Amino acid sequence: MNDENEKLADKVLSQLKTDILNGEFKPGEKLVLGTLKKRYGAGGSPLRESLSQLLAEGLVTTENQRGFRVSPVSIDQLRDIYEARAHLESMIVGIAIEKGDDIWEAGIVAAAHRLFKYDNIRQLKEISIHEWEERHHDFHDSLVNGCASEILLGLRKSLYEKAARCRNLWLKENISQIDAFDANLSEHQALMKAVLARDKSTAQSSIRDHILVPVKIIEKTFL
Amino acid sequence: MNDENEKLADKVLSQLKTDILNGEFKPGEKLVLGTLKKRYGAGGSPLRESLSQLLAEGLVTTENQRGFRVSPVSIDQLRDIYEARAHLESMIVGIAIEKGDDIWEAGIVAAAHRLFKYDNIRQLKEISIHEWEERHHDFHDSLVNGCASEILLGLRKSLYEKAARCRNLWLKENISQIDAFDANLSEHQALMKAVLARDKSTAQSSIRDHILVPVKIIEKTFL
DNA sequence: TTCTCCAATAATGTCGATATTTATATATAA
DNA sequence: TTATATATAAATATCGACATTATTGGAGAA
Repeated sequence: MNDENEKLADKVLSQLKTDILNGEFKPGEKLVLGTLKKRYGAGGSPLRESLSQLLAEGLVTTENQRGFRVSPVSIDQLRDIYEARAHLESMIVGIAIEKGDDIWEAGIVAAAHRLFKYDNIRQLKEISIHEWEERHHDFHDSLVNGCASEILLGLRKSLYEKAARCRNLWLKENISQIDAFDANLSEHQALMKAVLARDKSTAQSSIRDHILVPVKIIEKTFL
Repeated sequence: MNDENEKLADKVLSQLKTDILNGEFKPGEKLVLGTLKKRYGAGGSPLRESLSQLLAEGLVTTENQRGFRVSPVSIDQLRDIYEARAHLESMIVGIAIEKGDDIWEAGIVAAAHRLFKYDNIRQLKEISIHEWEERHHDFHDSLVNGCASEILLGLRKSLYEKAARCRNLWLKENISQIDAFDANLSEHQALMKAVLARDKSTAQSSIRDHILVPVKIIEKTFL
């Protein structure tokens, strides 16, 4: 049917999802089927399928026969999402610290090296935010990978995505993100040290604080 | 369109879901669209929607253009699901113990009363397993409700459903469930006591053991 | 046997029919 | 006149039938 081995519905899903995650569609916005058809060049069925999946993931809502809307996010829900993420992530790191093996440790060291290298270069020249984010993301992945649970990592991912959407919505060009950067460098180093030393309680509280930074910024700015 | 104010796809979804959860469709079984059409009296579109949602929930899988199958569950995945559930649930109980208020406590006492009453009656006459399960379920709900996080409760529910499917698959008429019952009565009492006393570590290890009971039984039976 | 090709089966996607909601206009009462 | 209710029209969501495309299984040839 298709050059690449992928359903049309899958392509639509990923596009639609990134569009929602990046805030192209605002929370509460109505997703009119006709409009989406044109935008993604797809018929009703694939669209409906994609929307159903997003529905199950909690990124869109639907009522009766009134079609789909992007899930709204109140400040309370934002707090809930981030709090839940902080709890879950520190729990998973705790499990990783108990179960993690040599290979897990090696992964952390490697990811940290890539991240810190980039952090240092940053101070010299202007660099790609995108590249940094990817390395940052990989670093945090490396910490939790030791938990050896597909299920928990799946839950974590879904919360991460929800949190990312909130962050994009509230922090778009709003905050001087550089400030957050500098704090992060030392935070990340401390975090890695605690994890490798298998110091669970330090690592967990460090994770928790780290994740909740955006919430504090957002609350300071908008309340 | 419809007497009740509900989409056809929603009805199909809930039926299909309970059928999968109850093991009407075995893991790995192919879900042929034509068959499902007849079974649920629905066309392709609503079915496809329902399947997409179940896909996002992880209850079915799909490959390329080969349609849908019920997600298979290996013994390893069963262990993963139950372990994750044990971790998550005891974490949530921990949060509830920290945050829970008077109303939360009252809810626990009430649910416990309903459960224990039924447990006592059980020893006299034969009673409805279904009724007991509902009260049991409500009791555990009451414990976690104090966490005050829709997000965490949502994650918990999705894990509960997955675990329920596993239990139904492996324990169907297999084990003398009565044995499990008797142990449960004292377990539940101890659990309630610890939670109300805000004894976090006792409550958490108690929860953990309680959740992992089926895993132990299953492992003893099948390994 | 092993490979190729063809037919049967089934999944995916497009389209149009139907039903429901939302918007607009009109009428009626205060 | 203003506000509320009703009727009508437009928009749009939902669904099922059909067409298209991919996969599977098997028959026949090398």
